Amino acid sequence: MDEITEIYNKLGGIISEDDFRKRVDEKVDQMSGLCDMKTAAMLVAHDLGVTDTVKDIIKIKDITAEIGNVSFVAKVTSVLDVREFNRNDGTIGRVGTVKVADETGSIKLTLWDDRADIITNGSVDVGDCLEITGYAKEDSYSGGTVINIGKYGLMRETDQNIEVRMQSHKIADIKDGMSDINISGKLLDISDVRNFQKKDGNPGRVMNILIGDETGKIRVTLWDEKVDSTTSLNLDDAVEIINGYARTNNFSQQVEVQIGNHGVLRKTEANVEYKESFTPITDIIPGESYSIKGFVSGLGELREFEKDDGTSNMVSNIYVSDDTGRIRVALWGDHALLVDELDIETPIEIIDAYSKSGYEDIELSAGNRTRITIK
DNA sequence: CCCCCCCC
Repeated sequence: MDEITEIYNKLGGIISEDDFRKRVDEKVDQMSGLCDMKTAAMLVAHDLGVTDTVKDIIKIKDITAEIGNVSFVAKVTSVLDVREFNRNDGTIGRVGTVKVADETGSIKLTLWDDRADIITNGSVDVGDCLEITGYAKEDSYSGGTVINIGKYGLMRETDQNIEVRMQSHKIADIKDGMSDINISGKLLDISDVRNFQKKDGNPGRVMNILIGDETGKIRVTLWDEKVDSTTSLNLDDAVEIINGYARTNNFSQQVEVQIGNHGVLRKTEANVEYKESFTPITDIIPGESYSIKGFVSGLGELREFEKDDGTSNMVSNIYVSDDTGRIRVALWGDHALLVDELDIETPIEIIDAYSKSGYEDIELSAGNRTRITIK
């Protein structure tokens, strides 16, 4: 049985095979020979509303630049922005990139001109499963294979769910500049939402979460509507991040994961381990973030003061001791009120406090990123 | 693209 009959057989007899073959020939003509019979047959099947002819036609790992026209089914793993460029003939071209994957691997799709509209109008999203027909060619940039989706390409949503083998990262391996970051971790902290004005004058929203896995913890920044994905989450939930990107924070010089337009944060069933690691007090040096575990060994007064910007704030000082030493801890903002609940000898854990050379000696600052638990 | 780590 030839390939065309094979595709015809999937149509369930909605038209005759002769009619089908006639339409296939027409399709080849329409495309001025830009697609072969098999691709034309699949396109005709698509036109007839039968979309599963492309199922299993090829797996991503088998796609090479020599193959030319390909049809396959894959899941969107990342959506990158659209760029404009000037063609030699003076017209403006557009090019967008979408990454997709199946259970065998992942590949980049290059969408040309009108085909890039699905990116700009937001109709393609991470997690969408698509039937894709395009033209495989060598990616001159990376040396890998890329699928060009031009005038005759197809990208159609399908109900099939594709299992994807996605690369998952460990927190300790996240480096500045990385993209397509997927991590699972435990939700350790959730900040307030901050409103701000963007450079273009529009209002923006931003917030942070902290997640940890068995290799470490990392601050995550959520932008604009991604802020809303935290509303259904609770501390200690196992969460996953899909398609984040990493940037060094100018202030802290720490690498953070950003979740922008095309990133996802959601609950996961994955098993995640996180264990806080505590530093012996004697090992603390200035300029780092630390967690300590010990007991209260001194209590100061609660004070209110006015900051340089005129707003008022509270601070109290306590001392914490462990087997190795004793340190002063300044409790800022709401943490300051804790001083009234504490007694000498109260067991205490202070997570993520910042060390600096203080008034007397090295001290810790417990600010809005610090968590304090009393046993 | 945002915000921090401020007191005596």
